[in-house]
Amino acid sequence: MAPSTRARLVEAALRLFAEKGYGSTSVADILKAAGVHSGSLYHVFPTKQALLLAVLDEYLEGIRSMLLEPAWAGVDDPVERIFALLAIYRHFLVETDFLFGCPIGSVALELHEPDPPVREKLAANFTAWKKAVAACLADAQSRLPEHVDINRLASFVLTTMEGAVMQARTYRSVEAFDASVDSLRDYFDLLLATATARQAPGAHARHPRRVSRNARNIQKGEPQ
Amino acid sequence: MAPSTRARLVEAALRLFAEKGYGSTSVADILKAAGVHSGSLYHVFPTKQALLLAVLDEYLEGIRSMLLEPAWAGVDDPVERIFALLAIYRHFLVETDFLFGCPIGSVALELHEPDPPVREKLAANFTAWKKAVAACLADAQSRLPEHVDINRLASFVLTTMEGAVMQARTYRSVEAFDASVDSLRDYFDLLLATATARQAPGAHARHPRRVSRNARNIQKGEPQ
DNA sequence: GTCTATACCCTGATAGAC
DNA sequence: GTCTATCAGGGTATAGAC
Repeated sequence: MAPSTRARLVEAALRLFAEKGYGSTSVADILKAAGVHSGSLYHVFPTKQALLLAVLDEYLEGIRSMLLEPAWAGVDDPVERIFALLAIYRHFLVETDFLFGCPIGSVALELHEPDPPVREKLAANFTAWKKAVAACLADAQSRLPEHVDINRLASFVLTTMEGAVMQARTYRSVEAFDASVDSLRDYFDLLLATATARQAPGAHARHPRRVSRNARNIQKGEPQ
Repeated sequence: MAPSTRARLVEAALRLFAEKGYGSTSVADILKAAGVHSGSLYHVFPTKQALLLAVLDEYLEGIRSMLLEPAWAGVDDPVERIFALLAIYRHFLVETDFLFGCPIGSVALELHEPDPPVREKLAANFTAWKKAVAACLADAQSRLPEHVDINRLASFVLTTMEGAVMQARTYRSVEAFDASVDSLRDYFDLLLATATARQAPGAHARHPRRVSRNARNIQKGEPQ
């Protein structure tokens, strides 16, 4: 079955908004990419912003099938799943020569008026992302120190991803991205070691030589 | 001496770009805010982008006097200086009802074409910011574990700031900002404790109950 | 160097035939 | 539902008198 006009528009807009941002993408760009004419677009969506809202819904709906499942294929350890998720963004950046980062983040920083409907959908996307990370942390809770607040840490993981993507795009280089993710990994190593020390109080919690560098390896493979 | 036309334009553009972003600020907006007429602007700057470049130079030039010195007034400890710097951004966000975040970051995510001159100046601003943080880390080096890479960690601090600002602006709330900065603080606490454990190998490196919550307090005060 | 007036283009959005 | 043609408005940038 051929995709509907609406589906073609959302798909094209999704790609263009991610690549060029919302403001820098003109309706004409979308029409051309979707092979649709102006009248048809405005038959389906009353305004350009309504199309953005549909795109943000599409992102939210596809977070599992388009993002999490590809990232987590073959990765079972919950902590490694977090770094596999970050590795997907690295893959996107490298693959697109730093054109494509996080579409939600790009649009988020374009918002300058309150603009409640758009902001709410952006927030919903961030929240769903963090919830997925928080679920991983919950799975690993027994290996983490008691004081760790899972939601707070999930926020920090999202912060790391968005900040790392921003630097990668600005420098057109993965160096700062890797530096950030490596630092987050170091933090996780310390947390895991701290919890181990607590469980086995006889052992000193020296800084562990980390062994799991697989976030770096995963990104070489295709995200399906 | 009255400010020159050029200075008034740069000042107005600096504020407007920070508040509304580059693309969403029209030349007409700048002219009105600066009390300058079109002909005068284009007598000084050939294009709007040239004005942006001047604004980015102004930021880079003012990083010490406008950002670091206010943030660090009365703060001598190098680690606390890092958190005082983050607290300034929190202050900006709260003070402007989440309108104003990091002007460099906002413009950075607006870039979608390679656009080398702008990108280079954004990168220079990021690099200068990280260099200031790295200098703090160098001052604290004796208290940090040997394995810590100062530049990598400085990148991570910038990542944390930018990601935290993005979330704060999206949610229009400091909650996720605070969660990220608190997590970074936790990481620093662990690093400092790890280094202490190394220096005094008899002591267990338990997770320390952190005492320094002053990043939260500093932001209440005026940044001068 | 500063002003007014305006050129020229691209934007989002619409009208109305088919 | 889809097409062509087009509108009204705001965008950057310019021309040219003073």
